[in-house]
Amino acid sequence: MKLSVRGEYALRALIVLGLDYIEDDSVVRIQEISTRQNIPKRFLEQILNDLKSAGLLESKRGIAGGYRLKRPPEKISLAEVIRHIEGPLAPVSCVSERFYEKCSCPNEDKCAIRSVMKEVRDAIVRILEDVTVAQLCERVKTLQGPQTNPLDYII
Amino acid sequence: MKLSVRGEYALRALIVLGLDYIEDDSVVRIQEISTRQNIPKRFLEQILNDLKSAGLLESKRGIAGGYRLKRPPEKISLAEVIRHIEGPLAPVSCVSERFYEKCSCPNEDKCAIRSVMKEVRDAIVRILEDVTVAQLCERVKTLQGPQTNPLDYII
DNA sequence: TATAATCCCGACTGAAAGCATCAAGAATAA
DNA sequence: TTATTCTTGATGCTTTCAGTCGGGATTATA
Repeated sequence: MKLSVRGEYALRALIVLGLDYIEDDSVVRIQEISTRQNIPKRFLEQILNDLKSAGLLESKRGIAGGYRLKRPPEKISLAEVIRHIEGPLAPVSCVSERFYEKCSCPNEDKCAIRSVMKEVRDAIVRILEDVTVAQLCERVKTLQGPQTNPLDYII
Repeated sequence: MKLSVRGEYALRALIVLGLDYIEDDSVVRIQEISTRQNIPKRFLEQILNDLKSAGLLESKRGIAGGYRLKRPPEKISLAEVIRHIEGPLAPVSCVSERFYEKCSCPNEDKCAIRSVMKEVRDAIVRILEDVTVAQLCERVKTLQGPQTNPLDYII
């Protein structure tokens, strides 16, 4: 598993939306996420749309528009996010559960490399399946302390 | 961490050389590894050369030439191999120990994403640092049973 | 010493992925 | 009606990946 810039941006955006998540229908504008997290706006558009079609976000158009989480942040695991943005978590797709692809070795069940990679996959999944967006937001708060706006991107 | 075809080939080649490893100076030709593992010969050349300059292999030129492990297979971890072929094991290089690169976030120590990725990195490294080429060869033997030539590539 | 087999080295290529940017359209609050 | 926002699809640039190629250096053997 390798996290691309795209995936990192997705997580950063979800942190903003997670911290902002309230039970009513408040939304956050792309523009705001973009400036707060220093993400190219046009690129972020793509990514948020992607997360939306993955069922993670919902949006509202027009002048009071923006994005919000479709589910509470405790119900979104990093595994789910990354799978949608990056594809398989496994180091090789012949050990991936949902992105399985046959590899070139003659007998997968007897492939030694595969057996090691399966262990690696399981270790990765165990962590990412466990950590939710809500927990990620918690980490942000404890790590960054009680600042005015813990998210502001500072260069 | 994502294992490319190149990395997979490297491991497969090392399995051949590991199984073949004897204390005298017997060597295995590229050609043989290529046909036994069904790896494009010209491509394999590159890879073996790469492993050589990484200090993992040594070679002999000329008509009785070939490659062999420079160290006993128990002393070569998969982590070392993959790091040389693929680069960082970590999912993002700002949590990599030997391929560290600063990322774009303002304060790395307080980055929540980073803290999760560090856990992922540690889990990956823990496994790959532990498994050696010798153990990989063992797995081949136990998985594939006592065949005449457990390595032959069969389509 | 000639030769054939082997490793050695760097350049090259075509396809795909990654990181965006852009233009124009659709919805909506004020 | 208008300004602001999301929506969609196309496009462009750069880097990586997988693999090929030509020609050179080395060496066992006859």
